[in-house]
Amino acid sequence: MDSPSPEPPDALDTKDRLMTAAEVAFAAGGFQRSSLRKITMEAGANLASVHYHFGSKEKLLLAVFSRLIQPVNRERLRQLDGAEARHGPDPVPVEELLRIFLGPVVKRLKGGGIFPRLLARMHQDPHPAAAKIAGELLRPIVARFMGALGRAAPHLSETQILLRGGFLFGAMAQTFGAGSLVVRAVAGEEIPHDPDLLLEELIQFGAAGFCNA
Amino acid sequence: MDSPSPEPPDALDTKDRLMTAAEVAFAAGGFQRSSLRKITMEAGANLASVHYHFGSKEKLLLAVFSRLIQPVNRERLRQLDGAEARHGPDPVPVEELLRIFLGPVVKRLKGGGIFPRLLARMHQDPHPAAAKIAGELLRPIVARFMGALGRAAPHLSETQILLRGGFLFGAMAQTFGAGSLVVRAVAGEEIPHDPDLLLEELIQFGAAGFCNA
DNA sequence: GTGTCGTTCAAACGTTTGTTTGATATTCTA
DNA sequence: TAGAATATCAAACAAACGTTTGAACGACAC
Repeated sequence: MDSPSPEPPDALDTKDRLMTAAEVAFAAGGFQRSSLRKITMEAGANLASVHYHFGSKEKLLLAVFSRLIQPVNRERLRQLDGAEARHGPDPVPVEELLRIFLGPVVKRLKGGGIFPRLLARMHQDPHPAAAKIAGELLRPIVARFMGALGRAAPHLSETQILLRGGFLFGAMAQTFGAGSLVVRAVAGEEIPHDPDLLLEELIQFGAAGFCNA
Repeated sequence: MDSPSPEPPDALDTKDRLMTAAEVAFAAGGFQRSSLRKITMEAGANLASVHYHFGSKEKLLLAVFSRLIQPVNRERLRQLDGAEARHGPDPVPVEELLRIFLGPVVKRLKGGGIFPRLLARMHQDPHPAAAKIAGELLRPIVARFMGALGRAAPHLSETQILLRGGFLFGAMAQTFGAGSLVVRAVAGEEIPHDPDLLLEELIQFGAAGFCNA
């Protein structure tokens, strides 16, 4: 009876379908506009199943976002550790820091992945539950990168580091988010976004903006 | 005697109080999270007064945002006209374009103004009503500046212009918005933001990022 | 005074929301 | 086979929402 999974198989299935449907809904419409009725219907599950498996709508968001952001953050930390070891006492260059921070997210844009959009939504969602969850799960990694950015650009003041770091987050969130509302209003439909090109553009833009005197 | 206002004085007062209260609420919590009950209570008005004066919650948002964005856009256009006349056949430099675009907004940050925050919320609000209103009122001005940016940086492709323009909007929205959720999570409380310093930082960051090869 | 227009008001409307409840299947244990 | 644990289900819950209604109030014209 040493089953590989300690839980009944059906439970995992429903739970997993709920999380996937919730991911799609939250990424598309944010927390508040995604009703549990819509999510459970999309998942082919009963309305009450969310509370049975997760306890509340808020805990569902936590589970969904946590499942997706944690592999990304592990990847970021592993690469940052490697880069810092490689550079020894010298700071890791800004461009490399941006590539490490953004790469694991852009990678998940390929194949139509919607996690980057969910991540952007979490940054800007007006609902306090989303803000709290995003803040808690992103604080450590952001703090780590902010420190590294400060060492990479020692000519900048503490305030400048924080401001420009904020600019970077904004550019990222705008890019992964709802498709740039305003830019799309000008460009007509969607702007073309080959993930690799987008990553390079974002890195070049961010590094040039961040580093200048 | 002939009163300067053709409407009864009390009506304007209530209508105005409603718009002010709505501005505060929408800027703080977005469209959907700002209930008419909260707004009317804050304005000291009856719940039904919104529908009497505006017709619907959506039209209230339109009135509020329109009243605030239109003077900003007029100021932008006037300055852009002046700059283009001054430069003759030469393109207006990117840095100057950014100053013209951002200046009128940053100016309204002084004295605790909350319009910049409302503007940022409109950019990222997941509610389609907000997206529609923001898109319509911003499309002409954004199109005009995008064109000028393209002429100022002829070495960039059309796609690059659109992408980097999106980065700029993102950085702006993040800065004026909810106070940079993530950055604040690192920096503790609020980051210091003298409007003038903020404007200069944003211009320098944006110009350097936008122009690089 | 009479009547009209613009405004305010309390109350209710119908809908949607997250959440809770028992009853009913299903599965594994003893 | 009995029984406990797990999971799903339809149904209802209370609260909050935008919106509508119809009566009341005030001011001004005639």
